[in-house]
Amino acid sequence: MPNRRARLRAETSAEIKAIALKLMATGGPDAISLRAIAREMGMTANAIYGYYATRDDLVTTLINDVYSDLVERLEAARDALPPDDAAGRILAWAENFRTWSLANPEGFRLIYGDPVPGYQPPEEGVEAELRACAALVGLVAAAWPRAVERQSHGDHEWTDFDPHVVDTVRADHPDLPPAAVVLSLRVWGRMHGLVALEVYGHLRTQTREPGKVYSAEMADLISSLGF
Amino acid sequence: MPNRRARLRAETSAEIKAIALKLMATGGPDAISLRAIAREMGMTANAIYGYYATRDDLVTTLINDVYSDLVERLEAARDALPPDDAAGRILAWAENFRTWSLANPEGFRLIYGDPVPGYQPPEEGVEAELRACAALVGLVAAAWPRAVERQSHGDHEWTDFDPHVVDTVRADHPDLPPAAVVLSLRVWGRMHGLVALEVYGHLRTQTREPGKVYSAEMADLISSLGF
DNA sequence: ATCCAAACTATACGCCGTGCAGTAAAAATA
DNA sequence: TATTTTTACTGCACGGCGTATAGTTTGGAT
Repeated sequence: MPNRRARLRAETSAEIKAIALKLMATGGPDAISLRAIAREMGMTANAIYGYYATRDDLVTTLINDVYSDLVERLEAARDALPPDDAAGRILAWAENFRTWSLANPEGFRLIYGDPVPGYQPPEEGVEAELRACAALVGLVAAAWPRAVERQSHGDHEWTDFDPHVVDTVRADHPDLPPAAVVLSLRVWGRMHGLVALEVYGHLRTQTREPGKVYSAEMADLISSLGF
Repeated sequence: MPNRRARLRAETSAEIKAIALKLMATGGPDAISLRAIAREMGMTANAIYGYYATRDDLVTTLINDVYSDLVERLEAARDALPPDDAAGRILAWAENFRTWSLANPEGFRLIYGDPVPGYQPPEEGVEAELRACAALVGLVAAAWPRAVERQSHGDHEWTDFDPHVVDTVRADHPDLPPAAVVLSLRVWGRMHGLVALEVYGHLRTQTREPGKVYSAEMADLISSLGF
């Protein structure tokens, strides 16, 4: 009856992740140590090696979990608005991205920063990130009919992108030109920039109202898309 | 003759920094360890405590050094163009920011990321960062006559900013409205976003031409300033 | 020549990831 | 049911880390 075994295994694995996330929430990504997790579980650090081959493996799993949490929230915020409200959906995505990041700064650092000393991200990207990018392309695609007139049509080619990305995009949006994918990456970068600076405390010494700066930036983004 | 003492002291201090930077260049910010530095110098780790009270103090010094290096390069790139070429100066700043960041990814992570496990940045900002921001305000100020028409004049007040920033700005640009300072922060964020994503490898799984994406974004930035 | 302070070493404590050997219990097999 | 295999886990060890405390050497001043 391997079911019982498998169940216990899954439970232990989940407990490891849960404790790791709890440690991260209080002490930042650096607090994720196999020894601390084991201590909290009443186990030896080596026991964790039965579930994750290395600490980096555990961190990679955590990144995927946290990233998925973020993406689900953003998708929910998007879906709370009607599909034809392209501008509103982008704004909702943007504002929720910032709100989540400030509420979970440790998660942000885990996902977008150096999660843990010496951590090497996996060669293939994080799955949740691909999901987020695909969603972002969807948002831009909905706005593309208007944005197309405002954006420069530089020399962007499909060969500029990862083949996997190209397949995904063309499956969902057959008529979308490569310039739209470039635009969605730019939108991503635009949201990321100010939020990253804020999370890492670089705006703190400049402005007392980082939220107003971000809102202004996003308003400008929306208007640059033709809304 | 305390001069000799002081000279030796300064030399040792400089050697510590130099070795720390060398270690960082090869192994990333995580490789900056007192023990490794001491090993390289043929000393004990504790000897370093005579020069820097804690490891974080050393890291703070390194951040300032590296940041200054970056700012000097950016200012040089700016000054290579005539003052009336506001758009060109912003573009030069932007492109050199990306070039430097990609050439010194470890430096970028030191400045803008989590430099070292458990590092707490000093309460007062890093001096070089204030310099960079002041320079950015200067660039935006030069473009402001044109940009003013394109930018929304939201409800930005001088009280939204750190008093020190307000003083600096008003000293250099007496007639500049607060909206221009907000704009310069937004410009900073816009440059930071894509570069941070690229340095941390998040664009790698999406596009093969991150430089083209960045250039397109910067072209759009310039045009949004009215050029 | 003597004294002092600065520079440095030695030792130790508690953290970390992880490799290797051993053990107890659960499951599979006979 | 008795035996064997697999799984989960412990114990110990190694080398890494920051850093606190105490002791030692040494250059400069008196």
